[in-house]
Amino acid sequence: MSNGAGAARPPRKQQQRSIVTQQKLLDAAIEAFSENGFKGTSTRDIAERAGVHHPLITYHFKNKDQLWRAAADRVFSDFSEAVQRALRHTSEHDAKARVVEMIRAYVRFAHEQPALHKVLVQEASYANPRLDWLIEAHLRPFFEANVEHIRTLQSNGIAPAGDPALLYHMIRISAGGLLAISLEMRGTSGLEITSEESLEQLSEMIVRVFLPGIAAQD
Amino acid sequence: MSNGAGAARPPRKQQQRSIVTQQKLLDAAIEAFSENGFKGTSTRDIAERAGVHHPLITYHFKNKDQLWRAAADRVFSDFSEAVQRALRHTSEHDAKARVVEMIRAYVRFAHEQPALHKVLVQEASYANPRLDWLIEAHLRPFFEANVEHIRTLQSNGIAPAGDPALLYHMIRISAGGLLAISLEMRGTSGLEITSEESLEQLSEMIVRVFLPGIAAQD
DNA sequence: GTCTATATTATGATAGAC
DNA sequence: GTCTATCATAATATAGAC
Repeated sequence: MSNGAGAARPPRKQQQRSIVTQQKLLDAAIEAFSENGFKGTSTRDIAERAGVHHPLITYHFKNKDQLWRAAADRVFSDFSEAVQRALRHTSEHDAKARVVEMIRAYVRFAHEQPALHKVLVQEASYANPRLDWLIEAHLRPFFEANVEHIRTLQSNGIAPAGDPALLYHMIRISAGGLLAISLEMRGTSGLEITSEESLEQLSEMIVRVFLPGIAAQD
Repeated sequence: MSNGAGAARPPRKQQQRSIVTQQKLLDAAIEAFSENGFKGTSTRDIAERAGVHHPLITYHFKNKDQLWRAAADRVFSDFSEAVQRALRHTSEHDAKARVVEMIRAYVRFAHEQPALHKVLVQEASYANPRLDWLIEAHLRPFFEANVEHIRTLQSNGIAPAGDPALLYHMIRISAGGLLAISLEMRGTSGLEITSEESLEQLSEMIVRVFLPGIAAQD
């Protein structure tokens, strides 16, 4: 409205720096929490990884718990974005294409951001409020958006029979869970899943194993 | 040799109590480490769960690290025993029966002792000496004892083609990894894997998916 | 074999100067 | 928005009485 002459020059520099600090803290938090879990991570460790002084965590995120939630939110929103990008060119009703693209996107993202599954698995080890929050805010919505497609593939004979929820979790853990323990996998068997080819190989193996009827049609 | 009359009566009572204390500490350690990982677990927490005074941990296990190794050893030796019991009646060269029984034993054990996979997944989140030790002491030997059977099943057309190591890890994580996140699975999808039937259903699903050629022969 | 007491360091969070 | 200084608590580990 009656907003004087020119413009109210905001303290842009400082706002900018604040955002940068928050991003650095979030990146560091994702890394630290995914390695050592909520209880095993100290806010000092996070601050050191981010290269900022630790009282800044309180300033920007109030406390450790809020920082954890903000970190989880960022991982899941990045994931959600990656999935939407991958599904952009598939039809809403083409269950086959959607599930295949979903698997490829999941494998790719699990490689780029293994924190997604590491954090999940750390918090799922015992009942706690963070797990409840993860389920409500991110995991259940994602499950409900996808289980119907699996059900469709089962009735088409593309996916094997059985509880669709079980199949969903098996697919998910074969993709994300595997890449979350890639260090163990490499040490135990020498298997390395890092190159484009090996990621594609994993996606193909998952499709071949969990959607055996896919080659038969179309 | 010249060992006086009768027998040297040992202080049996105290030795016995020592063993009980160690067992209580090991049980508590397995539970705590599987929930919160190595860094996230305090020795005080373990002592409280065991109902003993915390300096006893130093007395019996020297330090937190040795206690962790002792706890991991116990979980893996229990597992090894369960597997041997399950394979007792299968022939050394019957790869099909061995892999099927192995899957069923793995699923059953992962339900009874989810710490096996929880501990693994907690330590595999980043490179650390405990992970190296786990791989050398338990994971690689187990892998090498089993991958050959998978290779055999692949050449028989029972298991799908592809890197046998990849198949091994996929099977293992579909069994153990799934039960390690059973809380998340239940919250997300309502799927409950606790009854005998549901465990058997999971085993069957794994066999059906990863060994599709099993129904064709024999 | 078990206990109390304690040394030392790390942690989450805050107060207040700049 | 950032820093130093600090508080209260919890951690690993040990010393030494019983």
